[in-house]
Amino acid sequence: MAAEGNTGRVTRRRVRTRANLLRAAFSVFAAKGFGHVSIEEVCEAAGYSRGAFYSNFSSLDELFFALYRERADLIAEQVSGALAADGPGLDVPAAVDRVTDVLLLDRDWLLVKTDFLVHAARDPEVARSLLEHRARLRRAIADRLARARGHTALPAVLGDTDAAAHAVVAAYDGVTTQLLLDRDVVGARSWLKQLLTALLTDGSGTPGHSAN
Amino acid sequence: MAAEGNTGRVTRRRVRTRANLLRAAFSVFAAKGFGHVSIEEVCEAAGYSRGAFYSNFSSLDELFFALYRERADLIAEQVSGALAADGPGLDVPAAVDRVTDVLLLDRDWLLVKTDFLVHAARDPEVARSLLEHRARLRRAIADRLARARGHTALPAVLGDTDAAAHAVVAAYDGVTTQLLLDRDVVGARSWLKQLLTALLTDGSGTPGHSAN
DNA sequence: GGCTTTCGATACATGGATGTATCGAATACA
DNA sequence: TGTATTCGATACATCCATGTATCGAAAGCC
Repeated sequence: MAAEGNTGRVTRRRVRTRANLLRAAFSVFAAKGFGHVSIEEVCEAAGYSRGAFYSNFSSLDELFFALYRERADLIAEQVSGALAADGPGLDVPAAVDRVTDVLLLDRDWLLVKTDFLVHAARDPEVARSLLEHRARLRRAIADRLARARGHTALPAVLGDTDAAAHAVVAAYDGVTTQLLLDRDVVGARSWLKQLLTALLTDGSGTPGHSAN
Repeated sequence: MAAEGNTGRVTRRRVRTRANLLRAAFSVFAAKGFGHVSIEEVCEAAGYSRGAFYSNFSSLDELFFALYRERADLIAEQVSGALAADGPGLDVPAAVDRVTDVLLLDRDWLLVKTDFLVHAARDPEVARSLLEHRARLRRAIADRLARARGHTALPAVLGDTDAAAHAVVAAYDGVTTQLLLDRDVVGARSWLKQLLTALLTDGSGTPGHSAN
């Protein structure tokens, strides 16, 4: 039998192999895409045999889910950190800078994340879980924006802070899509900054952007 | 041998089967996702044997690409139509309405499109082709916006019309992502309209949006 | 350090998908 | 309508991935 249920002894070795499998799987998934990856490939990349895999997971799906969850939580923490970095009065442009840097850091993560999206889009159960995750993120953003309202000139051509948070996420997703294709990280960063600034302040965004 | 090369007789039957295969493949891909689909599944769905497949395509990838191209071109036409619908003076909100309706019409298409994105993200060749397609779309939008500038109050907290077109696409991509998860088409439509309006006019967007 | 439990490697059985080669039937062209 | 050609169905060989069952070795516990 494979995953969770068991309360018996938890070996040190076990957690190491599990971590190794997850790490290796991340690379393989990023490179070839979930759905084009066999269990054996993951095992080979991690330096284990299939026995190790089946001892830790019961299917590729399960591993994929665990993998996503782990990394997503990690990113979420970083974003929260970036949002909380300055005092109660939010400096919008600065926060935008910090968050943007975190979010577009790792192309491999974007690939895996998108794979997961595609997966979730076809499985309501998974979709539900992903939606909750996104909702939590949006709430964090909305809270931050709400606390800043009045302090900074928050204009919002949009309605409330909730809608603004929604817009932030949409902008992020949109920029991600483009970045996946053109691989221009610095372009994507500046472009996302510009977009967010345009959405979250009324006045003047930074000027240029060209290219692809 | 399979695809293109040949200049000999082009049978009527051939184009029919090819079309049938493509149509069936679309459903199967939408339902299970490229990468979780076997050639045989496609054939079965279309009511052909594998012989027919190999006579028309040389690989699943090739079929997938053909499929995407066909549908994407079709959508592009519709969008162009929606953009061109009123006279030289562009009525932004009306155009936004029409385009929005076209773009978020078919969930299956969004699924396949996203699959293709994920595929392109890992294959520079395919990415190139997709980028060109997107660039053409953006150009069409930018042109339309440019012709309207001055006519309507086009504000653009963003820079030029190019940047605005970029923003439109990003908004579309972002909303698509959310729609894939929550399956709320009417919500997505109104939300996209609101976003685009916010981006393309300075003043007042429509109010509400809540939910997930 | 002995003893027990857990982990992971090896071997096996099986199913499914791929690609090719062959052949009959449908279709174009005269 | 007859004939040459193309199309697509069938059959075959092969490969690869999966999942399970078994067993030796590495931890944990005393």
